[in-house]
This record gives sequence, structure tokens and C-alpha cells, in this order.
Amino acid sequence: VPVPIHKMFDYLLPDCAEYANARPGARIAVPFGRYQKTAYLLEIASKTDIAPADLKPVIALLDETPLLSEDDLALLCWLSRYYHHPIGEVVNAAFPVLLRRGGSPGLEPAKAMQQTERGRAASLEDLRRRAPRQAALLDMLNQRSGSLPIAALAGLDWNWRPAVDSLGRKGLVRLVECDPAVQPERSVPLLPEIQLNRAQLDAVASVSAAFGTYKAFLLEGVTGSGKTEVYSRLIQRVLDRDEQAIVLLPEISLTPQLQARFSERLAAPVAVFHSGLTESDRCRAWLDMRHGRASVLLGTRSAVFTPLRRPGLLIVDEEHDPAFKQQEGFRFSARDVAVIRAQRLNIPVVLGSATPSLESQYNAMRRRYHSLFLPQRAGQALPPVFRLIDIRNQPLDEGLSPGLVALIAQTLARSEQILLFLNRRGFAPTLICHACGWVARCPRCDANLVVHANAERLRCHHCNHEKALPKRCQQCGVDDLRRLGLGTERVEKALMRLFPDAGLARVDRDSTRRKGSLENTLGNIHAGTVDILLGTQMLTKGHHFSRVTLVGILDVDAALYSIDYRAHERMAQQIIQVAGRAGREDKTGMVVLQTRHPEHALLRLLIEEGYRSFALAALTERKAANLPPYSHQALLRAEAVDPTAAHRFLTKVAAVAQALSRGRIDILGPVPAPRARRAGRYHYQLLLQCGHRQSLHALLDRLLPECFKLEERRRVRWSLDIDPSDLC
DNA sequence: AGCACGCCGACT
DNA sequence: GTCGGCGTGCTC
Repeated sequence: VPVPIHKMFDYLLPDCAEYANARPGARIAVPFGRYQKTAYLLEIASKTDIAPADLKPVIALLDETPLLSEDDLALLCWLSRYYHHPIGEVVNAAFPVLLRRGGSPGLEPAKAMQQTERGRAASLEDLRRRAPRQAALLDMLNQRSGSLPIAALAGLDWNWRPAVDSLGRKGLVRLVECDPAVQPERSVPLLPEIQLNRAQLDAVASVSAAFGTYKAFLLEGVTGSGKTEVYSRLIQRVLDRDEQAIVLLPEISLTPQLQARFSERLAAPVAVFHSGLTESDRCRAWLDMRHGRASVLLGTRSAVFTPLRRPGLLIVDEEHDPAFKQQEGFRFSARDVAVIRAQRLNIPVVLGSATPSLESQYNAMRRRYHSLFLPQRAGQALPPVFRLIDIRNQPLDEGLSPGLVALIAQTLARSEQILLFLNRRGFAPTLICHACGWVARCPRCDANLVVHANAERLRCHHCNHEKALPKRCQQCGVDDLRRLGLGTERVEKALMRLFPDAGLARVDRDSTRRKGSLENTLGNIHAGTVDILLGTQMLTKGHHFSRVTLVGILDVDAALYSIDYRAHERMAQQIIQVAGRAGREDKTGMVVLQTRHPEHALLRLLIEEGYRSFALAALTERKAANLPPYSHQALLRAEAVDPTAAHRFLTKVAAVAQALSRGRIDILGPVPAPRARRAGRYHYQLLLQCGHRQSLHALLDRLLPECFKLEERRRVRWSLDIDPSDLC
């Protein structure tokens, strides 16, 4: 039953014909408490510890044939044990919401759009101006002599459903049922296979040779080295074998691009699964994969559980991205789940990245993953040149050094584009009183309020608390408040002053809040009306800007001396990813990093010898400090409104753990979490660490039941995070 | 989670 | 004399 309880529940399976087909993996409706719930049949047993009088009968069998295979069910049970998360919620995570609610798994009748008399007579010119998407659909209808299966639209990379609905309302088309067996024609013409280079061919050959068996591959390829082409060729091979593939991406915004590229190359339609779709679309894609009607699925992390009729291949693109780790509830890593699932299904899995995570790099070193390397940039584009600008004792203009300003001017003079990266939004991260030193703090969090000058407001980036920008110090009343530090808004203002004639676009969460405004900005960038592109990590993902030849990273120092042991890794990945946005076939890109630590060993290694050398050195540091991947971690978090309750609870837990572990496991803490006070609650954490994974999990198996018995647990909210990616 | 029960303070 | 705040316990 999908509830946060570490338990299975026993029910009576009525002895009648309806239940003859009941098999593990099927959904059932059961009475639970005073309500009815959709639950999952995990096991059929002939014994129970529950008193017969307490057993209630199952209300209904919802699936004649189970939607999950025995394999997938076993995987979910394994995950429940590994992540120490209640089995009901784990199984729930594998299903789309519509099916969780007990929705029918049946096929809706296939529909086709048909042109009406009115549609034939309608003036397309008028429509083309006011509703170009509807016009495009009518054009497609015309090309296909007035009838078009809805399924054929699935390959389009725009949201066609509202357009179909509008056409229907206007009576320009009508929807009729059609034969689902008729394969829809392609909506995008199939492009010929492109010529792959040696490294790409080798990668394809290695993975293809592993079809039908488990093997994990780490595909390391710099931006532009043609990973996508390797994926699509591999998927084509999978399709040739009449098997299915899942491709995982870290975030929704990357799906349209990849979907378009796949649709051009693959003979089969590409199904999509992510949180930007309606529930019914997600459910349809899920069922299409389950029943084998679709063969390729592109999706974000929850798509990793999609059942496959004929499993062939799993791909995790940008495998280093922290977004693959779910950060609340069932805290799984979709990348790790993909590897385990491939193992259990006996199929290959490909992890791709220009900047592989240290974990994966380590697994490749240990030969648990097979390394594939794509060195060249396709089409002979040259790798960018890195340059450090030492900003010590330099006069900075809102964070911009004279050297960088000069480079920007030169690049503008050549009519080329510039990309500036600053991972902090707002105007200034601190508002301080010059008279008394008072700093604007969030009343509910351990954090400074950030000045947002455009909106004339102060905002907390952790709890969204907001207030008007004060004119005077709230402590001493003097009107000399200064804005300390740099944010994208501030740099934007400086750039407008320094380069008044340049087209400027700022890309961060504030500037792209409105739906579609990111697409709009990206459009302008490609159209060439933007000369300088300024943004946060939003810019590091996916999009390539072919006219960018100068990349400026304004502040690398924050990451160099962060307390988070993963900060170096993330910094290096961001630098290489931003650098990869630049350059074009005939022009070398330049990447400029402003720092006060130009001698920093890891930074030098990164820019002089590349990401691989950096990663090896960073791994050596991890080894020396006995940090992951050389040890395994589990993090117990606790929070409460009472400032000491969480600490008291974790102290008790630490004592129990100490007694159970007999010195085999490092018990670190409890300590206050970074920014211990958040939205008025106090956060603490206890880190358990061990070089031997089995020992850690054996401890957790015995520790958790004790946690539930502790008296102190009542006053806190607590949770366990296995393989935490953030210690906060 | 979602719900009921039950015990205390603020209203008609 | 009752409404409703949320702490506590239970769900086969």
C-alpha cells in the first residue's frame, strides 16, 4: 500500500473467478483505514501473521495482466531495501499518476483528424497569421488527403494538442476513430545516416557487441564530439533487433532538442515522459512502452522505471548531473537505478557525459564500467583556449576586470558573441549598513537577503521570503545602506553602461520566470540580435551557441574554497560545460576565468591538462580523505521548530549506531546542517560513512527500527538519504 | 499520507 | 457550552 510505512499489508484474495488471474505486479483496490486505496500485489502467500479477524478482502483486481514484470517488481523490492524506503511508495514511484489513482490501463480508441467541408473552405491565410500551429496542422492534413492519425503527431516537438482542440471547436476538423494497427506515417522526414568518425564507430561497435548481456559503458565525449549521433545509431541498432531503449536526461528543457534529433534519424516514433506533460500523455507513453507499441522513450529521472516489453538498452545522458538524484521522498539516483536495472535485465547501459562524475570515473578505473572515449569535436571545430585572469589588485568594474572588458570589446568588434557566467542571481547577495554593520537577514533562515534591484526588493533565495528594499538601516536608522557582492542583475547593469550598443540578454531563474521566455531569448540569440549573453548555470545546459567565441567565468573562487567536498567537482564540470557552449568550426573559442588564486593546483590542472587529469587528481584527494567513491555514505537528517529537538534526536541515534557498529562505521555528528535554520525550522544531520557498503547497510537495517522506537522522534521530522549528493 | 481521536484555549 | 488548534496513534 503506497503509504510511508515500512511494511507490507496482508489481504484476503477472494476465492472466485475474478481473482484467478491475480499475479504479482498487478494493481488491486483494497480497503485501508476507513478509505479505499489503489495498492500493488507483491506476493501471494498461504500464511499470515495477521489474526484472521483483522484480515480484509481485496476489493477488486485492476489489472488482468500485471503492468510490472517479475523482474521490475524484484528491482523495486531491491531498491526499497537499498534506499530503506517503504515498498509501497517505491512501487508507486514506478507508476504514472493516472494509474496510481486506479485509472484504467486499457487502450483508448485510436483517433484520426479528418478535414471537414468547412475546413476545406476555410481561408488558410488568415489562420496562418493568427494561429500558425493550427494552419500547420491543416497543411499536414492537406498533404495526406484529409485524414491524419493523431498518433502521427507524437513526433512533433511542439505542443499540438491545444491546436487540434481549437480546430475541432471551430469545426475545421473532426476526430474519428481509426484502426490503431495502421502505422502512422512519419511526421518528420528520415534523414540519411551520417558518417560517423572512428571513435564514434568504435563506441557503437563496443556497445552493440554487448546487446543481450549486461555491460555498463562510460561514454566520455567533449561537447560537440557527437555523443548524440552515437546514441541514435545505437538506438537504431536496438530497433533493428526489435527491442526498446530508454534515454534519460537530467531536465525537461533538454528533451525537445534531443527529441528532434532522434526523430530525424530513427524510423520509430519517440515517446516522451517528463513532468511538463499532462498526466494522460505521460500515462500513454508509459503504457506504449509497456505494451511495446513504442520503442524509444526519452524522459527525466522517473522514466527510469518505465516497464519494457522487449528491453534492449538504457542510456543516461549528462550522467554527472545532480538532477538525477531525487531530493525528497524516495531519494533514488536515476543513474544508479539505470545501472542496476540494466544488470537485472541483462542489457547494456551507456552513461554519457563530457564531464563524468568522479563516481563513474572511479567505476571505469575499477573496470566495473567500460570506458569509451570520443576525443575529437565533429567537423574539426577546435577545442577552446583557456586563460586565467589574476584579479588580485585589479580595479574591478562590478566584477569585470580590465582584461576581460578589453576582450569583450574585441569580440564585439569582430561581431562575435560573448557568454558570461556568474552563478548568482539578483543584484547583490548582501545589503549592509555602512554606519553600524547591520546586514539584511532572512527572519526565518540562516541566510542573507539578496538585493533584487529591478524589483526594488529583498528576497531570500531559500524560502522566498520577500520585502521592500529598506531606505534606512533597520538597526541604527542611518541611510547609508551598501550593496555588497555581485549578482547577474548588477553585471547586466554594468554591461549596459560599458557596451551601450551591444545586444544583451540575461538568462537566470528571474529573467525566465515567465513561460516561454527562455525559448524567446534563445531564439534571439540564434537570430543574432544578442551579442552578450549573461547568465547562471541555466546557460550551462544543452544549448550550443555557434557564434560565441568568448566565454567569461566571472568568479571561480567561491567554489575553490567551499566547505562542500563536491564543490571542486561541480566547479570543474560547470567550467567545462560552459566552455563547451563556445566556439565554431572555423574559430577557436577562448574561455577566460577570473580568479584570485591563479596558482590553485586543481584549477591549473583542469585548464592545462583537461577534465580527465583534473578528475584523477580530485579522486586522489577523495581517497586521501576517505570520501566517496572510496567510502559509502548515509545521511540522517532531522529538523524541528524547537532549536534543540533535532540535535537531541540525532545524538540518541548516534549513540545507538555507536553501540551497533562496534567501530566499523564512522559516525560523524550530529552537526547543524549548512544554513541550519530554514523557514523557521532547525536542521541537523548525522553522517554514517564506511568503506564497506554491506557493513553500512547491515548497520542501517538494525539502526532504523531503533530510530522508530526513540522517544525523541516524536518532536522531529527525520529522513534517511542513501548516497547523499548534497550534505545539506 | 490521511484520518480520527482527544485534549486544551478562544469565542457566542 | 462549543469550535477548532495540532499532538498522537493507526492503517492488514
